[in-house]
Amino acid sequence: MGEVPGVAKAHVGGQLPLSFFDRDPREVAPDLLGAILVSTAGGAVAGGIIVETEAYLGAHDPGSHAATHGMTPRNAVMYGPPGTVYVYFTYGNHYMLNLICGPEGEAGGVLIRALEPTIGLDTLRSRRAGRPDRELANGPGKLAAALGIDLTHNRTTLGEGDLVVYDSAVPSDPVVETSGRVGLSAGHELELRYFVADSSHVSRGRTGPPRTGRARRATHAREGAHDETR
DNA sequence: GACGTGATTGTA
DNA sequence: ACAATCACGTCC
Repeated sequence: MGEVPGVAKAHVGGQLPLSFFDRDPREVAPDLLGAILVSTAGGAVAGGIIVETEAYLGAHDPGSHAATHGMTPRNAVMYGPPGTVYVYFTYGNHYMLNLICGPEGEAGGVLIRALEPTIGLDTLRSRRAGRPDRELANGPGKLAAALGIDLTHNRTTLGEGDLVVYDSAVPSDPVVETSGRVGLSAGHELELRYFVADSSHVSRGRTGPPRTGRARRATHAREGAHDETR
């Protein structure tokens, strides 16, 4: 469905069954690396290869939205059936895409953190105008923006709405590296982040911010260009 | 390195 | 009702 002329989809295999997600998030998260996430939001096909994920568990995971306080209106979706899409809004700006894992009634999910863009590049580029290709989706907020994901996708099911995850047609056997999860005040010490070791499309390496290496050489050579106030 | 931005949540 | 928090991105 939704063929896109000119787009190489040769690497896309079959759709992952929902049973794929009926496991512990710590198993699903690394297994998703190399799979292909496709969005048809807004009527345009866009997607790429998943290169970075994080696992979130239930009540005993201090970094999870399901931690300690039980079910709330927001996190109730985390207790839903495997393959459910959980999108939430944070920092006043950003949407985060998660895929719910484990049996219904048990909270757990995987945050999709970064993508290597391969499908609908023109769409991805227009949604992330001005950024180089490696920064189209190298972070969870950027990824959601690039794929046109928002709260309308929350509580939908993979394969039934705008979002689908496909297996890779080519046997990709990426070298998986782990690290602590990013951006958490609690639970960041748990090594539940998984990423493709040699990918240049991840949000960061094992330590430290992205090695895009451009912030570093921002010498203030161009002082005179005073700008509109800010 | 510092802010914006607004929903969600626990607390008063 | 209120204030803290936040699974981030951008520009300085």
